[in-house]
Amino acid sequence: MCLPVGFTSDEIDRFDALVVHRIKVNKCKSLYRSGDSFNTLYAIRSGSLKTTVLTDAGHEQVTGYHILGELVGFDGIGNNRHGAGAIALEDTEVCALPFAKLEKLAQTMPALQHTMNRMMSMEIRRDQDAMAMLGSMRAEGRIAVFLLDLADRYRRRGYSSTEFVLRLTRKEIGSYLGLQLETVSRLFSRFQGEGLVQVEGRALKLLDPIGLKRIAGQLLSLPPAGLRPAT
Amino acid sequence: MCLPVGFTSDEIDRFDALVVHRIKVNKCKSLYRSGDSFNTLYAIRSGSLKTTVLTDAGHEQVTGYHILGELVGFDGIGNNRHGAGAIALEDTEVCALPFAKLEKLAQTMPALQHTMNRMMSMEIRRDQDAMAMLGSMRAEGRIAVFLLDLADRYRRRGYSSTEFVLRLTRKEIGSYLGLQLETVSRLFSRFQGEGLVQVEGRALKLLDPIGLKRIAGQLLSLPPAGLRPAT
DNA sequence: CGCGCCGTTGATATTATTCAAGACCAGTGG
DNA sequence: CCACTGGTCTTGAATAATATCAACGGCGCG
Repeated sequence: MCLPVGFTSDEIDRFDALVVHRIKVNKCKSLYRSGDSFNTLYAIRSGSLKTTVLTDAGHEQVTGYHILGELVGFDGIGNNRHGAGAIALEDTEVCALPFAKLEKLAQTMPALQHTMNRMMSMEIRRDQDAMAMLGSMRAEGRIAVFLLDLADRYRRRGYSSTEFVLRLTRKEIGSYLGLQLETVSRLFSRFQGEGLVQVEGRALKLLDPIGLKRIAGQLLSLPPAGLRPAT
Repeated sequence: MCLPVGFTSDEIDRFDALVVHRIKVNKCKSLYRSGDSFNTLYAIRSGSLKTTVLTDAGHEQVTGYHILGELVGFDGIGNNRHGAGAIALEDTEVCALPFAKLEKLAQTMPALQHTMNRMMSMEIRRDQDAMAMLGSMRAEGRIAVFLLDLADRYRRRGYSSTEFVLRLTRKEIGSYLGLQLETVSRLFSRFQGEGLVQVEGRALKLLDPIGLKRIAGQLLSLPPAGLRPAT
């Protein structure tokens, strides 16, 4: 099942009838490209995807990293054209959810409509948090946030939150975080030297999540403690 | 009217019935705060707002700048709590759109549901573009993109696209663009020196939009021309 | 007036990028 | 089997971009 809980079995049946396609996307292949006409959302059943946009200068910038259980494609609804492209980071399987049918079905299924609204809202929230992160943190903070975010997402999907394999190259991580690949590499090395993580290529162990949280909570310059709201 | 075109007059009437509140928000006052419970969206009728999130470190980061005709509050739907706060940059008037009623009304009005989906999708698109901008451009490019984006939005609302007044301070612009206020100030001065813009405090004239576009189209380092997709 | 906030500009420090070299690995073809 | 290639990753050194620190002028407002 591609949807969260809270539906009756009848509703689930009607929803399942809509999921006509299962699509396999091989590693490095595009599920869709920036500029493609939009008509379906995709739920990731296995594997992982990155989403990328083309900047004005024709440079590919990673804007998202999506794993099992997550939905991609919301950016296309606005003008029936995908703003970002989605590329498989490993052999990946997705469910295709035809959007027109989804909208129609949602009209007779308030819970589905609400779920769609919620999912888009959460995507907005995530993107805004990412913006705040890019705007306020230095390289080490960005890496720390990135690792903790991954850990949390893996945890929620039932995987280990302290030990996982990155599917992104250093270059892609850098693109995602607004850094050069060398900076990413250096910081992984430094974090390892400080005993925060253990890095072996793309295999990662978080040895000191508390320490990472401390780094993630630092800004360019810390305002006086008295002015900080108690969090 | 707070909505785009494409509705019958009957639909518009039903929609209007839902807009019970007109709210005035004085300059520097909050429309809602990060963490507030969510129940309504707001359409800006006059004035302007900034949206801000609190980072882990308790620092206020500007994530959006919204003018007349735009909607704010979508970030709250996901978990019934606002992720960002909205603060008036000048005396501002908004329509309150109770979200529960909006969702209910949308069930009998497919065009409304589609419009809501589109608006959220466009918000996602904007945020992703902003992320790409923060991740791939240097200070001068960010400023150029910021100015061109403003110009475009004012143009679409029927205002001059070459002459407008910023409602944000240098510090807020810096926060929005991931820069320090001094950097913003310096770049405004430099752009003025290069004849790109005319700056007088917050009053701006774009003298050379083409030149700004050229700057906005530059990256940290340009990839070899042969590898760039033709745009 | 005096105060706080805003904006500008200069000097300096810090950070991250850029350039460069080399190691490692997987795939490919002789 | 082995050399060759292209991609990835690491590390060092030099450089450029931006932040930080500091001083000052202007403006609005109580």
